[in-house]
Amino acid sequence: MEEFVAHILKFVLLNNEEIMFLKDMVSEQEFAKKEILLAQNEKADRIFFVSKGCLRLILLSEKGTEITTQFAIENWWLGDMLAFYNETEAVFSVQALEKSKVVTVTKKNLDELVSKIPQLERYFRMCFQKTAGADQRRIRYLFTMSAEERFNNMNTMFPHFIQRVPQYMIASYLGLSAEFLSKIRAGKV
Amino acid sequence: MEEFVAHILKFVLLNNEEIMFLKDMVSEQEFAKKEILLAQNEKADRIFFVSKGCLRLILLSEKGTEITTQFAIENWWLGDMLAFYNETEAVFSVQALEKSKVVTVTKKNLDELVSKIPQLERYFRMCFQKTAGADQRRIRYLFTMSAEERFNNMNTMFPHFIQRVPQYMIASYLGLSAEFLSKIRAGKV
DNA sequence: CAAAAAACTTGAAGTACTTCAAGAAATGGA
DNA sequence: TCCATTTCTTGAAGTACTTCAAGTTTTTTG
Repeated sequence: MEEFVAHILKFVLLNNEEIMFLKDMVSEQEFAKKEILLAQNEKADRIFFVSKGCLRLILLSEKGTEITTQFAIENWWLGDMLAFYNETEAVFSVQALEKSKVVTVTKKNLDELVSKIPQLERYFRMCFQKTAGADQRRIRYLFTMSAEERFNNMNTMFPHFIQRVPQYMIASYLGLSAEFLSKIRAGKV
Repeated sequence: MEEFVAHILKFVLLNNEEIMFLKDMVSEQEFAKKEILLAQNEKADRIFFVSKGCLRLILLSEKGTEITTQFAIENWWLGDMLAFYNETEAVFSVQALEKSKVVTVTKKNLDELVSKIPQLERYFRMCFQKTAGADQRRIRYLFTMSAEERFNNMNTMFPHFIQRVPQYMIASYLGLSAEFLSKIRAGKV
């Protein structure tokens, strides 16, 4: 829980009472590698903050193959954000890629937190604003770069991360097949 | 300006004094069709709310072709959100597709608004949270649907909108060439 | 430590798209 | 209302990828 609070305090100031209340409104758990934190079709009533470890957002295509659409490592939030906002069923699943320490907050508790602590409203406003910006850049990469350029770009932007998760998940995150990424890396393209 | 205020009031309550202050901190202008509201490489110190009309976000590819990555019609915000957040240079341009009435808010004034009026912090938190959710769905469509499915999906979700903007812009928004979309519509694929 | 499972590689064949070029149709401005 | 501009269409040729299938390497687990 300390990582979580420390992260929040990097963005907004909270007094002790507020910190206590914040801790009361969230829960922290360990999840094993491969464990599903939220399953597709389940009500997406919560989102996740990674204190330690790594999560991914999974989409099941019609053919039954899994597509990784997002990753989250330390200090990132992850969830099916639209389903969470609307309190509807998730179309994405959330899975742990490593043994992970995760802070979970429910919709109900998040609403209460932001109502009672204006600095948290501010924190989440900034958080989602940055996300919206990052998403625009991602579309930009997808629309203007070739598969090879996208991989090289990711390699320079997140060199350590690439070592941390299986290559076929990186491939689907970049919008290409595992086989093609393998060929790119081997210089066979 | 009345459309703008009415829109905000659909989400949060403001008293007269707050409404006055809000109006003071933004500006409303008309833009002609094709007019550029924010140019690539310009400091992205402002974002735009569409009171009437239609805007688009443009990316210039290396080949010099324009790619439309987002549209905004009445009651939507548009801008280079990451550059706005970081007060850096825009990598996208913003252009009016029709004669449009647009509310502009600068970074400085937005910061002041959300600090002084907590309900606006809340409004923008919800706004960006929905955007983050919508962006996840967009990636989902791009990664799981064929070009034809993406077009049909857009056609059922925004039937009126498709009539409103040139087809080649819809094509680039969907991540495909204008020629291919033309063939899809003609059933020649 | 061995066996099983997961992840990666390779080549061959296929395909969903792009690019180019040119003409036709629609729209907009004086 | 007419001319210029913008937008849309069409076909032919090309390509950046995908899919499949099989083998190899690496990692995980009892």
